[in-house]
Amino acid sequence: MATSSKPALPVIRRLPKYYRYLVNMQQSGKKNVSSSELSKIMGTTASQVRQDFNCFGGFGQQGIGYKVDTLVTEIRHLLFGDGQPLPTILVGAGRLGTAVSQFLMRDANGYSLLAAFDNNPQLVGKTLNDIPIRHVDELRSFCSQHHPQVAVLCLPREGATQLSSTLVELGVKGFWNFSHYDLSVDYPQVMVENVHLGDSLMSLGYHMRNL
Amino acid sequence: MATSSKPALPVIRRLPKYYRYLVNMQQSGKKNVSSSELSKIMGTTASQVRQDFNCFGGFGQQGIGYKVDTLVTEIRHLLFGDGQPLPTILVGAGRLGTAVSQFLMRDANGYSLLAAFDNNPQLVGKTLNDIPIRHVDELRSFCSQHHPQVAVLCLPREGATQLSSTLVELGVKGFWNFSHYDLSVDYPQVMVENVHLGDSLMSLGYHMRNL
DNA sequence: TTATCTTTGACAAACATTTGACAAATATAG
DNA sequence: CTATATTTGTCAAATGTTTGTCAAAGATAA
Repeated sequence: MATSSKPALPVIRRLPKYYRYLVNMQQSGKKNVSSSELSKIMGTTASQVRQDFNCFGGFGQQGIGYKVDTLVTEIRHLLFGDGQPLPTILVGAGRLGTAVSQFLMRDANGYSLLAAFDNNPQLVGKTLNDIPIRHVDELRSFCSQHHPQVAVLCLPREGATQLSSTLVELGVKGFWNFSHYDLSVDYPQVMVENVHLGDSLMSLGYHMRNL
Repeated sequence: MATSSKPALPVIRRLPKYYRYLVNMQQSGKKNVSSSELSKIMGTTASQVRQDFNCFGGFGQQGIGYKVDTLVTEIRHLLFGDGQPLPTILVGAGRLGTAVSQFLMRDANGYSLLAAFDNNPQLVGKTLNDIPIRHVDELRSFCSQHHPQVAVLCLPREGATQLSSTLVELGVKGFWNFSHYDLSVDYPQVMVENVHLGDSLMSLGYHMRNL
């Protein structure tokens, strides 16, 4: 019955994984799921599943388990809010940017890609899955007009630091950063998610060589 | 003085980040660094830095700090072993595969990309930064001959499960998996690093909407 | 040399997370 | 209707991680 203390970070990091599995279940027509069943798929304990769901108010039923639909709805609401997609821009339309934009448009929920920017004249004018690639010089005027809330950074390290300050000034509230460095912004209300492919790869290397 | 109990997972996950910053310092000519200095850059406490380094045997000097060179060498050895790069193949040479292969070759240490595979006839025969793209049918014979240890999976979810079993049989010991599902292999000596861009993006969304 | 400053390594205390246990609630079978 | 099976929500115990503290070691300055 809705214990409602704000959830710990580890819980939040598990939400997307719950969500993925629950959507699968929903698609395959499964109606109910018990904590122990979910725990087996997730590779954790039933206790943890119950405790996690309780952070958001327990929507389970004793004797039955959890309704898959309810869980999906609740977690989706936590992750994507009211369903209004966050207006997003991509900066850097090279190979990585291209792949990421495709991912954003085809596989991700909750974001709408408005435009892409690059400083390479060869790319400017082309399109990326129907999104036009503009020159970075247009960034200021575009943002003033369209107020994107999220910026995806797929550009070399050098440009990124300065650019991020500019974007914060222009109202960007979240960064998905693929540049090879730790972006950190001093403004408290701005969120940064640094994606370090290299770190992930190094971890793999460590584990392969030390086990 | 080498306390040597095997390091906890959180410590290992921090190693790549230490490594990045330390290599930067090395390149800019910095010789020594104290735990408090590092902690500021890393966004943690000096205590944690000291404790982390002590997991591998403390190579610091009281009154001075740590030698940057020593740290880089030690951590590099932990992450990359003796420096022998791990022979690696890429399966799936679409946009994501292209971007990842570029990353592997340009920005990552410790891996050497031997070949790429795809089942799209339009891609087979082309090259990816000098690496030829072969048809997946050639996978078995190629692996029998070249014994890759790591497979990077950049293909749709459907193919990945079955493929991974095949690859394990063929001697692959580590997977860097970009398919949108959790690859888990039942063989205990095989490591899997699942990269979920979606999870990272969902976390960003959660934090943006709940703060 | 001596006093002072910096900094590590070690340990314990504080804090966070995960797990196990069980009462209460619902369903199911007899 | 009663007894038995499940299964949640909650709490406390167990485990894991981070932080603060301090003696000892080396550096630096007088």
